[in-house]
Amino acid sequence: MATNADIARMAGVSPAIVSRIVNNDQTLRVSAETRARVLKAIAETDYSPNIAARTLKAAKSGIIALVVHDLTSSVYSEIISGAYEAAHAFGKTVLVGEAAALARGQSHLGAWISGGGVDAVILQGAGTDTDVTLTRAARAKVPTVLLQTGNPESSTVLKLDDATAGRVATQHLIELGHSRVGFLGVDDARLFSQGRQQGWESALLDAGSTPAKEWVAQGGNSFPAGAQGMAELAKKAPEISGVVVASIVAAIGVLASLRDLGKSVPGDMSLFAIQDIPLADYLSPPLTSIKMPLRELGMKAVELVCSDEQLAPSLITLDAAPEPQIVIRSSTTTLGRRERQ
Amino acid sequence: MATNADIARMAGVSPAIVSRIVNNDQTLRVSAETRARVLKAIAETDYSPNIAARTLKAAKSGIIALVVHDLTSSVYSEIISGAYEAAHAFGKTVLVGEAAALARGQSHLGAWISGGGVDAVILQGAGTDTDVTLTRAARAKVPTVLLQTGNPESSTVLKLDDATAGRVATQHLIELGHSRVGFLGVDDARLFSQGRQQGWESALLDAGSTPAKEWVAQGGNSFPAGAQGMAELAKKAPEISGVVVASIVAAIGVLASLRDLGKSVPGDMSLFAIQDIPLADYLSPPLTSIKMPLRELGMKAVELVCSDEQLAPSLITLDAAPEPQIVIRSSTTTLGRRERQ
DNA sequence: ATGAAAGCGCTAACAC
DNA sequence: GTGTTAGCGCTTTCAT
Repeated sequence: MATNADIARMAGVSPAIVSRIVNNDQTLRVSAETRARVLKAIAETDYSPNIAARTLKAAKSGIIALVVHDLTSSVYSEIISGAYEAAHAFGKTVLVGEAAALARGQSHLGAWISGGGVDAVILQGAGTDTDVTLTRAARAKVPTVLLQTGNPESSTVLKLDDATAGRVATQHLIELGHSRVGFLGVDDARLFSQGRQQGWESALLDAGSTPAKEWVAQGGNSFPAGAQGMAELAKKAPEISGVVVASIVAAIGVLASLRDLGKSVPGDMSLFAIQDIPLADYLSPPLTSIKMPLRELGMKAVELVCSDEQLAPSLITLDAAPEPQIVIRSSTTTLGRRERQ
Repeated sequence: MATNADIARMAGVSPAIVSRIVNNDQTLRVSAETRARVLKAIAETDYSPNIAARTLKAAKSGIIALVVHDLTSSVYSEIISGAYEAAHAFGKTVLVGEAAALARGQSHLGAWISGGGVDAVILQGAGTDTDVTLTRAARAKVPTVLLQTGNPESSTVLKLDDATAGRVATQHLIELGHSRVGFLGVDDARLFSQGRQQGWESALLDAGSTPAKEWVAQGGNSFPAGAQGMAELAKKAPEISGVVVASIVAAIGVLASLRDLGKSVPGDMSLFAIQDIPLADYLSPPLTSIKMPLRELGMKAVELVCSDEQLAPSLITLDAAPEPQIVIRSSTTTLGRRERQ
């Protein structure tokens, strides 16, 4: 690999000139020929500056680590895509790493974070101990933001307006005539699920309905967990005619579960999923859902870690702009007169 | 951030000692007290070596870039997971980057690759021009492997045993009594789809059936593309009673398409998807599919780029071990007597 | 058993 | 217009 010094030698100039040409230094005054000679040498050798040397010198790598638990979920891809876009505007790059690898102490990624190899860390929270470990490690070194779930006492946590989403979803079912609406959450440790549950609760209260304790069950963030949660809910709350599911991944399991129980959707049960993904359109039936501003979440996270302000432990809720948007498909319907009374 | 020199000063030793202790240099002979003093200073300051300096010195970063086009697809997560595992064994870390960002020339990720910031590149091919650009750029600098699709004349391409998968899938349908089996591919540029199509063809020929040209359509690697491809296929080949779909993502679109056409699966059409993902179990009906060794693909790719041997342009097919494994769910069934003649 | 010194490749401040 | 120099933090060879 050619180095700066190589180019300098080839072009018969000093390394400083090369560096300043490569970096487009506007204050540099060189003769056109000199510049041409340097450019020619660069082209000939396919030179590009050594990034490690640059990082060492600048004490900045230009890398933002986005650490996720589960690359599988299509939910994250939107967050990631938003993060990419914002990072590009800041002249930085997002690299995605796996939480499990990081948590294993020996991981190289960990060394990268603590060794100044990344300028910031965005961590997709999962409500596990791993989060805590990672956050503690990362926070000490670089600006760190947790997404959607985490402890705002100790970290900067960025979340969506989950309460609004839960409320809007529930209201939609209420407007369709459902007064007994269940809620299937993700897990007590998940901040976002709690917010959505609060929204569900307030919507029911506002409508004059009393949310019963039995109308709530906690699943997980996976297909089987959703299926199991729904089975539980159907058993302990047979009276509900609609359900708001806090995770679209779980909702797919719910669909299968209801099919197994011999209940038709939306005939016997209206199903409303929070988060919208392209797949929702292709399920049977296609799922009514609410579109959350995930891209914006990813963008905002990058903006936060790139801002010069100190990141204090806090809970930041993303403005609901664009407003959470309901996508009505076929998994929700009006409650027939027969059942209404 | 504490540096090596800081620790040395604190412990009253030279930087060399610190370095050798940090790196567990077995040949180092120091008194127990000295070592203890150093360790204490390290603990107190939470010191960890600057990764950029280390990379600069060693001319190795320990990073393998895995560049994907579409993080959404659950297919890749298995590949990624396999890559992580293998990388760990080599003492390296995998970081996932987005192809689009790389292709934009200005991308920082590109600078990282050309600037020696990554030791190797694994690129998930998509059969697009972007592949070519990226491969050309990366190949010149670091060991590079393309996954599943690419030009073996110019790159090292690693693929699955697609022909076997296509054959086995088709044979399964044939054994169920289907003699007229269609094939829905991804796209002519995709190597893996071609392989699967060859397998389909050979299975039909072996069974004494003649694969008609009309039995083949090309969709894409997305839900809508799969739906459209199926619609096309149903129109031009109404006689087929089963179809092998080269992409499970497309197969989800196929399911929706058949529903729209009023055809029941598997009653009117048996559907076999290549690639198995957890979601397949939760679709309606659950999809019969074939499990490909994706983890192994990711692992093998890492092994290739980490091996010292020069990577020559070539096409490497992953041994079908573990054998592609059929997962029979509900989207395939025997061809009823009525239709059989 | 420990230290001194050089150099990885780059850039910024200052000199000519 | 262009060159010199120093130093980012680390490792490694050679001295002592």
